[in-house]
Amino acid sequence: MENRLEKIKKQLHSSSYKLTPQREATVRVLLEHEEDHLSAEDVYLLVKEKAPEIGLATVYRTLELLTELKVVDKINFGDGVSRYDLRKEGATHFHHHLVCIECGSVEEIQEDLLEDVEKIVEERWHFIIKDHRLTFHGVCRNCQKKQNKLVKSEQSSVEK
Amino acid sequence: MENRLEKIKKQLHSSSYKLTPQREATVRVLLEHEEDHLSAEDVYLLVKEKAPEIGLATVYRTLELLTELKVVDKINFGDGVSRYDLRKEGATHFHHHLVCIECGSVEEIQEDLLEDVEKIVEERWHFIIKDHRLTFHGVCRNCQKKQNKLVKSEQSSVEK
DNA sequence: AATTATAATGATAATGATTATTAAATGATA
DNA sequence: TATCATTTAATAATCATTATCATTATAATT
Repeated sequence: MENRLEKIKKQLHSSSYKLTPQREATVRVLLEHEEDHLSAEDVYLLVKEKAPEIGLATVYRTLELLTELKVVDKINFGDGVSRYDLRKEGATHFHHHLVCIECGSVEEIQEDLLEDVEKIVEERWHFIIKDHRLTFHGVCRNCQKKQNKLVKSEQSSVEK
Repeated sequence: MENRLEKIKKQLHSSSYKLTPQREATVRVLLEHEEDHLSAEDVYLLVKEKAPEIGLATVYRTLELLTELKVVDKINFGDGVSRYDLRKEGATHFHHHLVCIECGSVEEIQEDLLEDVEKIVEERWHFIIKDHRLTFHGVCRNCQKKQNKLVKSEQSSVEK
């Protein structure tokens, strides 16, 4: 944790930015919520718990800065808010997402899975890939279970 | 063209919606700009050329309706606007995009390419995939050429 | 054809996320 | 310490999108 913070600090310095207290607080929140997909507002509220004096605009600026430095990735699931995800250590590529259309939950896939596809795209479309975004929309495991139960109870009520 | 309009009309009817003149004008614009990735505003301006009385809200409503019916796909390239793409005839899946980080151009990939990946995801993550979004960010063919030229001219100016 | 119910529209206000502005605070540097 | 650049907080401004609501078009029914 501290380790990763240090690395981010160095990244900032190497682009002549400082790790101010506000920026540090923001990064800490991101580190503590790696699995979540926080919006700027979410981050703001969480940072405020520890550093109540911080302003919303600062959070936006910090997230923008971190995006620029590729410390975080900015994603959009189509719900009108941008969300910010820390890049995993050493990850060269953005991870993928499974968004459930029933309950809205978001799961992450760290595996690349796209190596072959990217090779094809680069060759056939003569496009040099620097990054990608892959999101699957569908039904998560939990909601599948729920639906099964529902179907069964409907059947039994028809049987009456 | 008329053919596809007819099909869309039927799709609307089968969900008990009508193809009003405003909706028809909007669909026509989408059909005439299949390769582009129009924002709601873009569509609005283009529709206005033919049907000047149309309101912006109607365009938004129509695009929302068409999205619901899966006639169009709503996409977001992270520039703060939603864009709307007609689904190709018979396409069950959304097509992919190549977004150039230099010039902003957007190219389309109609091929699926994800069959294998989806199989893996469904099996390993127990997730039922209904749709996906795949965007590659990188450098398009044109911009690669430009960069090559730039590098060469820089070399020659160094040589002086 | 007239009447009523419903759906759709246009104009515009409201909302909500994000960005810009500006004055004050901080920090580094000479 | 004085000076200069960077960063910040507060808040105003912007911009895309959605909600509201009065009006109009369409369809169904008499």
